[in-house]
Amino acid sequence: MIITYVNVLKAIADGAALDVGRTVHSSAIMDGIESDVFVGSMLVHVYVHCGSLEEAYAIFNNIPSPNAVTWGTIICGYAEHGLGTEALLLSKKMQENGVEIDQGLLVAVLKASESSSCLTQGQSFHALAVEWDMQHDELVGNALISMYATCGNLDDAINLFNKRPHRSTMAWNALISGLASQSPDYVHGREALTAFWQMIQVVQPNEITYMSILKVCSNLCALNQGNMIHAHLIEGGLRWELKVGNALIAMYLKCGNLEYASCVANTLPSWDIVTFNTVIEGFGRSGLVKQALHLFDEMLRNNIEPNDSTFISILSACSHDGLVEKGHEFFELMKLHGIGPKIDHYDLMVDLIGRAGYLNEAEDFLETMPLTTDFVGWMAMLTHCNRLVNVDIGRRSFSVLVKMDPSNASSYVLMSNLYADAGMLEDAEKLDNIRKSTNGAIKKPGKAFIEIGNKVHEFSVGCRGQDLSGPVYAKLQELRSQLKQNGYKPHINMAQGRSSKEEESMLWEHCEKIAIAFGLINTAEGSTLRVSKNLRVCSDCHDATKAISKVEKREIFIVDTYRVHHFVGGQCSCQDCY
DNA sequence: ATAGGGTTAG
Repeated sequence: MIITYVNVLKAIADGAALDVGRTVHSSAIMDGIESDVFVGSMLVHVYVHCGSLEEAYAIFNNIPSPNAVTWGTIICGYAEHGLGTEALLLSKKMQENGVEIDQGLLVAVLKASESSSCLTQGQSFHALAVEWDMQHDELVGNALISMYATCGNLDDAINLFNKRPHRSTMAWNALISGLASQSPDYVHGREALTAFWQMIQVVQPNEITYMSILKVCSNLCALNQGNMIHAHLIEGGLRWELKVGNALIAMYLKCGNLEYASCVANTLPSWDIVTFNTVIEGFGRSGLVKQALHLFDEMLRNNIEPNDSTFISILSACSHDGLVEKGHEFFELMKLHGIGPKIDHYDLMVDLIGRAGYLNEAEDFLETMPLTTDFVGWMAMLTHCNRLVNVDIGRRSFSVLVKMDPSNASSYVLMSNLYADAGMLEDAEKLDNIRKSTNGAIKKPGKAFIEIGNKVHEFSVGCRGQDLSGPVYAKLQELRSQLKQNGYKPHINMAQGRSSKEEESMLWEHCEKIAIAFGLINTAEGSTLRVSKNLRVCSDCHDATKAISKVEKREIFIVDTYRVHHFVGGQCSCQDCY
C-alpha cells in the first residue's frame, strides 16, 4: 500500500495537481499512514511542488522520524519559494537533530544559503560537504558553484568550476545562472556572457542555459547579444519550449524592442500564465497601458486564472498611467479571484495613489492597511512627497524609514533633497551631516551599461578611470554647453554646502550621462542607443537625455528598474512620470 | 521505494 501511495503521489506532484493531492492526502489519513516517512515525504513534496508551503510544513511536522529526503524536500521547498531565512532555520534545526547527511541534503542546505544570500552559512555547509567527502559529487559541486556565484563570491565559484574534471552542461548552468542572478545589481552579467560564449564551444547548452543568459541580456539591455543568442538558439535546432520563448519575449521587451517581442509572441503555439504576465508587465513598463489592460481581459477569456504576479504587473501598469480608479478596481478584483494582496501589492497601491498626487490618501492607505508596512511602501511615500515638495508628510515618512533601516542612505538623500527643494537649506545640510556621520549609511552605487557592437561596457558614477578616455570627457563638455543653449537646466541641489558650479559638475559625472557620451562617440550617427541602469534614472539625467535626443538626433532608450524610457526628439515616452 | 537545475513580478 505504501508503494502505491508513493507512486500515485509522485504522479500528482509531477502534474502539480493540488486538489487531487489533497484527496489522496485525506485517504492516507484514513488509512493511517500519513505520517509514514515515505508517504509523508511524498506528501511534503506534493504540497511544495504545488506551492502550498503551509500544508507542506504541517505534514513535515507530523512525521515522527523524518529522514534526509524529508528534510531535503522541505528545505528545498522553502529555498525555492524565496523563503531563504526559513530554509536556513530549518537547515540548522536539521543539524541539531543529527540527521544523516547525504548528497541531496547538502544540495538543499546550500540552496537555503543561496536563497538567503548568506555566504557564511554557505561556507559552513561547504565545510560540511568536505567533512562527509561529498564535495566532488556532481550535484553538490553544482550547488556549491551556484551558491558562491549568487552570494557574489565570484572567485570561489570560478575556482570550483575550473577544478571540475568534467564540466557538464549543468555545471556551466550553475555558473552562468549564478552570475546572472546577481540582479538587480547584475554586477556579473558581463562575466556570464563571456562564460556563455565559452560554454557553447565545448558543450551543448539547454533551455536553462538560454533562460539564464537571456535574463542577463534583459538586465543589461544588451539587444545585440540577445539577438545573437536568439539566432544561435534557432541554428542549434534545440526544440525550445514556451519557457525559452517567454525569456525571449521578456528580453526584447526589456530592450524596448516591442516589434521583436511581438514576433516571438506570435510564433508561440499557446500562451501560458507566464507569457501573459511577462507581456502585461512589459507593456506597462513601456507605457502601453491600454494594451496591457486589454491583455488582462484576453487572459481571462482564455480561461487562464491570474495569479499574484499578474496583479503585480497590472497594478504597476495602472501606476505608470496614473489610473487610480482602475488600480483600486484591480485591487478589489484580486480578492474576488481568491488572491490575498501581499505587501508588494499594497506597496504598489501606495505608489499608484501617491503618483497621482493624492498624498494624504496614500498615507491613510499605508496606516490602515492590514499588513505590517515595509520599507518599500514608505519609500514610495517619501518619493512622491519629494516630487510634490510636501515637507509635512515627507518628514513623517522619513522618521518611519529611519527607524526601519537606519543604515539605508536613500531615505536620507530623498529627505535632504526634499528640504532643499522646499528652500530649507539648513535642514538639508543638517541631515546630510547626520547621514555622513552615521556609520554604514551607504548609497548603493549607480551603474550604467551600454552595448556597443557586441561588447557591453560598464560605467559607475564619477568613473574617470580607464574606461573614460579623453574623447568621452570632451563629449561630455561639449554636451554640457550645447544642452544649456537648448533649454536644459541642471537640477542643482544647493545643500551640502557646495557651489552651484561644483554641483553642476557632479551631475555630469552621473553614469547614465557617461554611458550616453561613450555611446554617442562610438556609434554611427543617427543610430539608436540603449542604456541600462541598476537604479532609477535621476531627474537631471532624464531631462538631459531628452535634450540630447533632440540635439544629437538620436533615439535613446534608458531602461531602469522602474520602466523603459524611450527618448525621441526631446521627449520621453514616460511623459516625465518617473 | 521517496527529492534534487529554471521562466514573469518585487
